[in-house]
Amino acid sequence: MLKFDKNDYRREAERFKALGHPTRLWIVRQLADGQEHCVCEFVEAVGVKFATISQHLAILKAAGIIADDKRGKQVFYRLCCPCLLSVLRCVGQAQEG
Amino acid sequence: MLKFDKNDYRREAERFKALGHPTRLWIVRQLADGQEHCVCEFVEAVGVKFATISQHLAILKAAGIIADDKRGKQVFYRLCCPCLLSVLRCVGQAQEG
DNA sequence: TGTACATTTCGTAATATAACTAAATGTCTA
DNA sequence: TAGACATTTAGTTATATTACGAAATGTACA
Repeated sequence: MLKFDKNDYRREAERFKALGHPTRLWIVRQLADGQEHCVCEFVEAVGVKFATISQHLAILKAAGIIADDKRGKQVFYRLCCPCLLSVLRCVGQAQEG
Repeated sequence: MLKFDKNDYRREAERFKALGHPTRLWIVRQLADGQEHCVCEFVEAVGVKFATISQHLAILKAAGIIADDKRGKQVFYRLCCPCLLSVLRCVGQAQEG
């Protein structure tokens, strides 16, 4: 077994960590319809403060999972990695071990 | 857009969170060869204390990602969800957005 | 039975995360 | 240009995570 080098796994672990929060996972699933969605939609559906949603979106963006597009006063987010859909399906179905 | 209900996403988010640590992600990748591996192998390769590895393994097990099998004095772990392999591949390849 | 070994559990201290309020930024429109 | 609006950033506090050493558990074998 090869030696573990933390740096080789940091970035990838960051992606999983970003998905490892109920609110963020829900956001990603909402975006999985392929459409763009506005920050305000998330705020309303989740029921937390604007700042909190904004912070979650920033984490997903930093992880390279979503991308944003400013149009007028609003900001729209979309999924950037299409293969994430099958990931969500798999992890969602995983059985107890 | 439907209202968010945290409970619907808790369990699944827990799985992602379990993968969201460099050491745990590395462990899962080691198990991705389909073989069982002993706790002591991980301890040696990662270079942290036994208690720390044991804790990481417990988190992965609680998330339903790995399962264990005690044989004699040793404990062996294996992956329990084969579809995880494609998940790892996808998230590993995800591009910056 | 006693001791060594592999692993887990417990208690603790340092660090990271989550959600909030308040303040800052950027964009449209009067 | 001033004000309203959508969002982000900063600062703060409570809670969670991480890694550790020490103690506990369970198994094998002398």
